Amino acid sequence: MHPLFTPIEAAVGQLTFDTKPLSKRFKRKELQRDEHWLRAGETCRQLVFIENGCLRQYRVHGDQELTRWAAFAGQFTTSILSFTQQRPSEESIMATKPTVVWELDYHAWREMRNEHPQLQAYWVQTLEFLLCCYDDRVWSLISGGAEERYRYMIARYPDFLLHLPQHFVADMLGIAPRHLSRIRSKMAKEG
Amino acid sequence: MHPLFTPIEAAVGQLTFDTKPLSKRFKRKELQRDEHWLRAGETCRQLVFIENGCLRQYRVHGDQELTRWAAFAGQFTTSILSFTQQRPSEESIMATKPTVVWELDYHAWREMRNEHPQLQAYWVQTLEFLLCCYDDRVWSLISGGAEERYRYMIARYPDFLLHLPQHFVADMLGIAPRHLSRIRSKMAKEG
DNA sequence: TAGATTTATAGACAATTGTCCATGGTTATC
DNA sequence: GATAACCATGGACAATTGTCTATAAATCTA
Repeated sequence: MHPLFTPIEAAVGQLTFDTKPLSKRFKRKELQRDEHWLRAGETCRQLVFIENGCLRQYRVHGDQELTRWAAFAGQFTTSILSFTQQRPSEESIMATKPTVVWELDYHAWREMRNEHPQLQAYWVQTLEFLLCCYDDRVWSLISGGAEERYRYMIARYPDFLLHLPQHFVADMLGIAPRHLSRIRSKMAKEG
Repeated sequence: MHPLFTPIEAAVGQLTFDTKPLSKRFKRKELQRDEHWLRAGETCRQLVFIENGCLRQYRVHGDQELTRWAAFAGQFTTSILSFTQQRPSEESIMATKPTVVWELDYHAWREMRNEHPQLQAYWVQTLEFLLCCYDDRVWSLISGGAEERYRYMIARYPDFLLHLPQHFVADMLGIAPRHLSRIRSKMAKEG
């Protein structure tokens, strides 16, 4: 559901101006499994819509990788800081499997929004929605123990557990893979 | 710094239309110590600018209160979900000391943004900035141990430690007050 | 200023979570 | 289909963190 945007198609359906110029701005790109879409240090120039596959966002922390989020088919994603501020990214984004994406350039997006208040309003709506998602995630992270956070994630983002290796999910919960395994087996025993 | 918005004055300075109509929409309100500005269950109808004092945001979790954030003089704040979606709030907002605020109504704010693209652009900029702050906080919460998170908070949000009781800070870090005390004394010994 | 309330610290112990490692199963690659 | 790489589980033990409790300091209220 969340990461990062609900499909723009939903909004495009409501737009009353000609949306073809917008559609034309998207450029198709194919990524192989484990291929980077963005590397830490680069500035993220595009917003990206995932037609197919999965993009995973991670940072290097100490001597290991830490996955923070993943986006699936039908969703938009980007490096939010790097894209919105046009500054070098601290995180990398990589395909977890063969993936097809459509890229929308930062400046094109800005221009389109300036020309069409409806698009700008859509962007506001999207950003507000995203803020709510983040807010919720912060509450979840500070309020309960690991098992509670895991139950929350199952309920809210079932895709993660269906489509990603568990150690990525453990990262997103802020726990070690060993511990997620422990929680799962405990929950399995309890029914 | 963050919560929730950088002062609108910075933006107002850049606006080329007459800003008096905007200023007039703000309504002054005084709050006593421990007085609620918003109660869980109510829908948050306003954005609020803090002239003086401090507003603290908390939720009831199980049998106890959990503080998630606080905003100080010179900052805007609101219940982000309740305000942007105009739905009942799950959190409460309370003054930690005598506080003076200026309220801006949801509908007035919407109208003003529709009339003035500059204001809408400012709102986009603010929302994007907030997203970056949240993003950063999520990284911090999932990546390190409690001591690392505490060091991060000292560096990034020193106001919290200067102006709030420590058990509120412990909540924001997702740890028990006992543990924050432990971390502090360890750091004091190490210099 | 005195008394009451809130807050920070700390000891003792329990619960949670991390690290290291071995095992067996699964998946990718040729 | 064989081999290698990756992945999930779980035991053993250590480190971190939570709970309970007491005490003293700080702050509020009258």
